[in-house]
Amino acid sequence: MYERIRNMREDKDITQATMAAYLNIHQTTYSDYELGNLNIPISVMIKIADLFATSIDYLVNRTDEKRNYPSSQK
Amino acid sequence: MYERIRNMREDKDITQATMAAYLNIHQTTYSDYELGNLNIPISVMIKIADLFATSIDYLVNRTDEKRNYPSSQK
DNA sequence: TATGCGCTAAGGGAATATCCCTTATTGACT
DNA sequence: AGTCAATAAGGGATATTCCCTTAGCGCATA
Repeated sequence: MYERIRNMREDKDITQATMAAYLNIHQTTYSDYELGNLNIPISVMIKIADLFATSIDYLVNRTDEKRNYPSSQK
Repeated sequence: MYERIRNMREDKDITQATMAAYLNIHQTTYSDYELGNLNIPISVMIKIADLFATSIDYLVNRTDEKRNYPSSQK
């Protein structure tokens, strides 16, 4: 389901367990996120986008542009 | 909480009830979304971003760039 | 001032989804 | 065959969601 998240994670050789630790959740929960079994909360999407330095829009296939937007000022 | 969604909605003179109808949810649910009482699911974020022709990243304050990304090819 | 109308928010509860725990499964390496 | 690492499935207590009803508020117009 979330192919792009999975691909970017694997490209960086990060395991689901490591991702889960970074997100403060269980590995199985993270697995369910990638598989699309559970909705990914916005707060988690933001952390994932930050980690991979890309946009949420890219992660959810709204754009094919991989680069991040300029980050907001605040 | 979701100031930008609220502002863009009001700028276009759209009521919460109209938004809710567009999203196939109840007005009170939509209100809770704007207020931050409920997590906005990704599927809803996508529809809102589509409607306002902006990015999810802008809606969640990850960027100040209001313009949308080029839409994906699929 | 009171009555009505349009819009948004609060309270409450049944239904649903979430998150974690434990356990499978799969693949690779010795 | 056995072990280890990584990911996925099953199941269940708990937390969240979503809607319904209703309240509040501002602004008309009588």
